[in-house]
Amino acid sequence: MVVVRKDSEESLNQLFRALADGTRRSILARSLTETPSVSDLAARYEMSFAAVQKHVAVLERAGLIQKRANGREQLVSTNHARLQRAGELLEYFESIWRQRMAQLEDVLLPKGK
Amino acid sequence: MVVVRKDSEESLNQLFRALADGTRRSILARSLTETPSVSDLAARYEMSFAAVQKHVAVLERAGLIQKRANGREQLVSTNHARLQRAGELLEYFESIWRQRMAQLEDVLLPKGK
DNA sequence: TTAACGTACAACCATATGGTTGTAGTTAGA
DNA sequence: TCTAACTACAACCATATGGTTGTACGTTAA
Repeated sequence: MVVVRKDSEESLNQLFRALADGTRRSILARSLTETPSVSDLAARYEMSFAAVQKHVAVLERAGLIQKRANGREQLVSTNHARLQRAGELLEYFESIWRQRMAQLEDVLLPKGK
Repeated sequence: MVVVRKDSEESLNQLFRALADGTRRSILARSLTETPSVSDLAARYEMSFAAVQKHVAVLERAGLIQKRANGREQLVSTNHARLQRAGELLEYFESIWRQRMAQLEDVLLPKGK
């Protein structure tokens, strides 16, 4: 049986919406292999510091990343558990799909061997 | 090696944004197990027919569902391959995460056995 | 101590999103 | 044939989103 932990609709909305932007997916990918500061990140994109800061905030609200202060810097790292949540929902959808396909086979193929 | 097929940024944006709405996730789930008409779907939600029609259009543009005409009805069914795409990207992220964890182990644990 | 750095946040703008109502075109059925 | 059902789409509205610039404040280093 597939277990899908409960999550508020709003929380799932935020999760998928956070992933629906190329800059944010890029920030997320970077924070997966490094622990950059917000200005490290900002230096990599052709937009203002404030814009990158907002993207980081969206990822943080969605629970995909955390920040931790290090002097005047804020270091960004990913929250893998949260990332898995999106994956789990999609796996759940896929399991439903497979069930349906299995049922169709029952209908379309002769019973028994 | 994890294979992530190329997809335009915009296409991925549409895919995740389409999933970032509870009504649309519900429509998608329903279309996974049935092949409802647009008005079948509309009857299930507390919003206008036009609003549901718009949600269906968003899912269709994202490639997550298709419609096929049946007389005056439009029957909605899911495109599983497209749904898998979102899952693959998340799996890719997860593989990067696992690589990083493996590298950390190399650093934190003594070499050799 | 002072200047530069890193961050936070407000105010603003253009456009996108999610909803509505209304109009019109097809198809099915009495 | 005429009417009801199903769909499409335009016009409109409020709010959210993604960007900007400007200001303020704590921290670091010279």
